[in-house]
Amino acid sequence: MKANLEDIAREAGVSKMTVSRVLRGGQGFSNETRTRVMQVAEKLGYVHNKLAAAFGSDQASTLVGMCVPRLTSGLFGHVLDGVDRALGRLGYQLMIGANNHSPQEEEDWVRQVISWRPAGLILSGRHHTPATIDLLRKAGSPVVEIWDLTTSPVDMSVGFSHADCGTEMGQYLLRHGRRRAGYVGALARADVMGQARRDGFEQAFSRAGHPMVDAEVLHDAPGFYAGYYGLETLLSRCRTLDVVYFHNDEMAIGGLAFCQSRGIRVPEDLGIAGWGGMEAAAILPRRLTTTVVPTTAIGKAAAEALVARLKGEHVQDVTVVPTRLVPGETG
Amino acid sequence: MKANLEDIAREAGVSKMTVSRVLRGGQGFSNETRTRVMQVAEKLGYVHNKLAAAFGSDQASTLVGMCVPRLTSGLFGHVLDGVDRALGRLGYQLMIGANNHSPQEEEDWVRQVISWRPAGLILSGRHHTPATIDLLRKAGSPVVEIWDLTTSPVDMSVGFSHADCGTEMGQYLLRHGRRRAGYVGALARADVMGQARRDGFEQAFSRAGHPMVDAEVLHDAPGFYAGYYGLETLLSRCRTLDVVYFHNDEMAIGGLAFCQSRGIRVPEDLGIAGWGGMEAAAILPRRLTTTVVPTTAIGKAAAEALVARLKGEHVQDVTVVPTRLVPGETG
DNA sequence: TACCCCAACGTTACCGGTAAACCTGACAAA
DNA sequence: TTTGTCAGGTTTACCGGTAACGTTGGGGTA
Repeated sequence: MKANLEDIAREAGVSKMTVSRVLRGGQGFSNETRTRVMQVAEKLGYVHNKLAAAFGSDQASTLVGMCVPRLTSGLFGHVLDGVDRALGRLGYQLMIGANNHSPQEEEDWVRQVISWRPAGLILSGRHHTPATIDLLRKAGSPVVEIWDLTTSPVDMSVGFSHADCGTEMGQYLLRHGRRRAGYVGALARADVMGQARRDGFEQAFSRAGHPMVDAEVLHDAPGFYAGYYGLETLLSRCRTLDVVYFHNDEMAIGGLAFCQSRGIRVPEDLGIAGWGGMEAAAILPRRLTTTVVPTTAIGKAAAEALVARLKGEHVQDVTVVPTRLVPGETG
Repeated sequence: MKANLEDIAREAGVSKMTVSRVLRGGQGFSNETRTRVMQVAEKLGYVHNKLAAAFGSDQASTLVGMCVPRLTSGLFGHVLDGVDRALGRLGYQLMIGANNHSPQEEEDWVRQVISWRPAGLILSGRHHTPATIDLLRKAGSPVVEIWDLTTSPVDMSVGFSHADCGTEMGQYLLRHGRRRAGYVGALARADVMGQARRDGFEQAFSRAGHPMVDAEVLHDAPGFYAGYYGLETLLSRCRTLDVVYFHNDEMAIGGLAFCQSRGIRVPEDLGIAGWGGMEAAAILPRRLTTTVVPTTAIGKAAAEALVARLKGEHVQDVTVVPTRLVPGETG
């Protein structure tokens, strides 16, 4: 049914090896031979078998594994897109997985993916189980950790510092006269990166002599609803806040919606700040004060670092992709 | 460096085949042998080689390919999530790609993925190039077409009818007194499914004797900005519309934002209807009238259909996953 | 006692590519 | 004429699993 190199070789009157060389665009055959082989391959509907190729020689795998925290995250959709575009152009295939912010699930995923002997791996975050790190080192293939920058990566790292995002936003809001800050987040234990932003934010206020007043962290997906009800809860406990920092833009927009429904004026009565740079945040009633993350650029940079390493080029271990605080009309 | 079955076999004093059987949890060995083999495997840090396994026997591949229109789409993020959860639990790996609404790009992707001899494929939409269909048939592996229902699938189909979505929304708006309808879309040529919704919508109004007045289709990503400016353009051409149907919720929210900025009252002056069921749409200032698509359920159903087929169970060719028109406060 | 059967293994062939080494004839230079 | 070189091939071995089948020894049964 399915043709293989040998079928083509027989039909074209050459050896298997010659067919292999022709189809991979190598050298060592005449033009005449090439056209004949190509025609036969076309005629028989030959489809290259990467399984056999990758298995037979350990150089040829074009598989790249990538693990993100959640596939439903709008931000990671863009990162995936950046990676896919950069890799796809070069003939690599992307194998994906989600770890739901759990290092243990990440380890399970890595174990699965390693068994396909991928050319490289892209992981999100810098917290991995010891077993994961052991697997990665033994596998020997290049690894890029993205999103959360680390100065001592397993191999390579592309991203930014979440703590700095929080600090920068805290300092910005302090400069604009905010003194009584609150925080609304979600998935406290799970999302270490959101926690890092919160820590950076708190630190900025503490150092300025205005420690953060209160925080509300829901055990829920960090979406619009969580932002809406999180702010409701927070304000019911503490009416004197003058600014609230949200885990991300979706939640901040939920918070904005809550303010609107209760007649709380933004930014006069309450400042609102998000994080992430959702497209929606830029056009909604009031432009949201937030930190824009260059998601696609991170994906692209990660893919390019991986490919460069695969080609044996020198790659710097740590690539910083800067975020940008965008002052809006809400804080 | 890396241990293989033979290394384990030597160390444990058994044959390669026995090790293989033990590690796959089969039969034909004593308990004593099993513990010994397991210990040695653990000690040597053995990692199963799926490449070799899938290559050696054509039964064993646990690779599933999935192609979506755009990785940045919020809706498809949820579909991916549904697929990944259902497949991951069963030990399958997901290989993804994006076709940017282009059958040609889809064909290129299928060609790449087929060369990995995947256990199955999940494609989005029902429009494929003849070469794609040919490849799929030759490959012989199960194929699920999702999102856009077809009555004559290549193999299996899971989804709903986009035309019906449009028709249903048209009829709903007609029942609520709307007579002069407009449409704002994006990526006209590329997105055949959006076009189907528009066609269904137009037909509903035509049949009722109130043909659609005007439409604006931007050659841009179907996001907030496109909705905002698309509505601006449409209304500048035609001030007497009493309802506008948008390509999707993101665009509808952009349209809402435009109305708010110009003091156009919704729904009194103008009705707004979207499609898709973004979480944001449900909580924003006014709850958006839209069609909610059960994204995760579609992903789950597709994965389950695929797995059932792989297990040789009988699977119905076409699975309808119903959408739900949600009346909001905007139309 | 002879025979069969079965658990618990071992042997062999094979999947479809690729790397590496080898071959061959034509032509040029010594 | 001999030798070297090179284009244009061919041959062989091998990757690491798995399927299919062969083997062996001990116990039950006729």
